[in-house]
Amino acid sequence: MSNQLNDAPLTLRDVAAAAGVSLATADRVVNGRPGVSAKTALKVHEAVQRLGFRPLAAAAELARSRSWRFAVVLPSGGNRFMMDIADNIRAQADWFRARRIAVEIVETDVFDADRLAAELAGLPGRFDAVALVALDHPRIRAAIDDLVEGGMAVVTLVSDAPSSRRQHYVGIDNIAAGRTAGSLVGRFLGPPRNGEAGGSVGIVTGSGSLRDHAERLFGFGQVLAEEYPGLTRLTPVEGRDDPGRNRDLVRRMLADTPDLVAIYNTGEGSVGIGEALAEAGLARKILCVGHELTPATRRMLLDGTFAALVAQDPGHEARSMARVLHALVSGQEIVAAQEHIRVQVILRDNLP
Amino acid sequence: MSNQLNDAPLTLRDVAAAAGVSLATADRVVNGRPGVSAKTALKVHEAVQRLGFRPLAAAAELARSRSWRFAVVLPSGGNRFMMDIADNIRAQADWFRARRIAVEIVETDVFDADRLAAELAGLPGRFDAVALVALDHPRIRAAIDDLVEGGMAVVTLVSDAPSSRRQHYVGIDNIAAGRTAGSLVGRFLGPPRNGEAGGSVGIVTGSGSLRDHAERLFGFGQVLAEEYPGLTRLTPVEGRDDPGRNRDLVRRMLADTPDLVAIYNTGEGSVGIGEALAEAGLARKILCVGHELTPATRRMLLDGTFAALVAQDPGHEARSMARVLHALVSGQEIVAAQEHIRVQVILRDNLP
DNA sequence: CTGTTAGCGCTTTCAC
DNA sequence: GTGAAAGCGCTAACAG
Repeated sequence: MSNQLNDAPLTLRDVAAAAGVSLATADRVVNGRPGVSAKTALKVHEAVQRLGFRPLAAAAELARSRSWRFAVVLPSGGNRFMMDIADNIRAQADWFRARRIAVEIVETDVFDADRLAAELAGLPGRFDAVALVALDHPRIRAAIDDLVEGGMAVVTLVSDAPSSRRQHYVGIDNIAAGRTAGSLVGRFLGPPRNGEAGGSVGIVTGSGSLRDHAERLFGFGQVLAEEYPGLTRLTPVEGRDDPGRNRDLVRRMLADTPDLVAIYNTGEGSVGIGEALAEAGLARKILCVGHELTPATRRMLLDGTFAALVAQDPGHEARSMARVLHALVSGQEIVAAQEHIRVQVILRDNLP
Repeated sequence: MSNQLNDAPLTLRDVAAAAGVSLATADRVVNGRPGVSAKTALKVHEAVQRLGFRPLAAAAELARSRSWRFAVVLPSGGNRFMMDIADNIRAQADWFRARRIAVEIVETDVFDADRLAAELAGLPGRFDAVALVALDHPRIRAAIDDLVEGGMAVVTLVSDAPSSRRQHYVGIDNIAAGRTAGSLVGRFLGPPRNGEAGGSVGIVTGSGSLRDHAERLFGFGQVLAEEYPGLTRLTPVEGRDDPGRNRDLVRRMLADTPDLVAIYNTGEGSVGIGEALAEAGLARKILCVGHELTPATRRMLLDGTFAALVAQDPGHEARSMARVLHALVSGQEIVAAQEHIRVQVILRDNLP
């Protein structure tokens, strides 16, 4: 393969000339528009191949002076992570503007399937594409399918609805995220090869009905069951991502579980866990692993209350969502590698 | 802050009209070009503010039909990671073409300061910008400064030369990477709170003269010395990133060190370490942490030979390099958050 | 089915 | 110092 990229600045006009056709015909072939005979299409394709032509995106963008309206549906009263997503979307105002994309962030109670479904039903006509934090619920699945049916581009964000017809999911593999948390807890407590680690592991989760939390729980349980049989998983307690509720739940957990060695939080509100531990004088004595980097979790990582965080990058997700929706509406290809959202492990030492 | 982004599709023409000046004058002000009186400049700035104007990137790109030549200087006979970088750069051919950027990948012996310096000296005139894997050496620093002096945009890639005048560094914080590796080794061997972990830790490194390796070593040593005093660090052995040499070095290390509990490789060629361990029947008995995700390290992560990898994303680095150089030559702003290259921790469970 | 032509929004001469 | 006008490469009417 050559190390020399993009030598000659070819234009569609050059291709048209080489193929012996007009600019318009060359354009039709290159963009797969109808109304060209198979024979001439072949000539153009050959010329494109031979010359190595690639259209100049900026020119196409400019000429195709069409504009788009995107809706982004986020949970109302959102937690810190969702606020980060929203901020990162706003930070892209210039990027959107440069592509004639008008974006509206819509806040809804995504936990209420009826309200979310109603919100989605009101989108067609007003928007060309939508990104939403999905609830994996039959009613939502149907609402998503209706949008796609109606010709809208739909991507799920952070929490997926895989059985729907959404074109893309922008977020992490939450089973992998849960497994990663499980491995961190297991290994940090002591590697299996030196005799089994023992004790109880508490689990705090947001809500059983959010697919991402449920998947994390599943992945976490998988690893602990398979590889750390000496560890006992307590029944998950639901704090709805609320620090206050989490604090109360962990207080009780500490009181009820003398052999508690670790706590895993599948969702937000980790700060409540830190508070309960601090009260009991158990911070850094009990191994904690949680999700997402926020000012609160950053602090607790630095002071040792949390040993590790499993995280996803809200900036990457916001940018990926924008690129994917834009590619979908304008018929461009999406670069899979670039859009893959990684499950990150954050320790005190590699804090960004 | 509003949730409504980019409502009206404003053009420079609108701004010019609102300010009561011509299109050309508005353009001069918006782009900070000279030849405008302070008074009219103010009028234009006000109009821009009031209307909330942002230029359409595609149009600017098209009109400014200027082209660029970028050089990317990579180590010759590169290892797998460098090949990944090169592949990712090639994968961006369309992106470059869309911006009229011709890219040439230049291979040199970056370990030889004289040759690298000579290569760099030959760049001005032929290129507008350069990205290079730097050797932190006085001669290279001077060569970089000469390029910058000559008006070229220069960024370092993967390995930095911070005392030079390069405009940007595309790569990870290698001290943080080393610290992360240190924490993983320390914690995986057994948390300090349950009595100190003990034993010797072997260290394999590529070359003492590459800044990235030296920094990783430093960060690793820092954490082990401060937090895991029970662990004895062996003197680092240099295998020049070569699997064969690494295998021999580790064979000897195993023979000489009865209490060896872990091995850290700051560079490439981890597969040699795996081979030596397998021969001795010690795979998975000795904790291994290395760098970079390659087919070989992926395999060893999956089979348990390596417990974790500290990695950087070559795709992200290739794209970041491209964006940063383009921003530098075309006078655009660079989005710091997007260009920050993260120190990634990869376990078997969060393999991408 | 194919070709001609008028822009898209911005940059850049070249006059005034 | 300021303005008029000719493109940049591609798309989309509109003719033929």
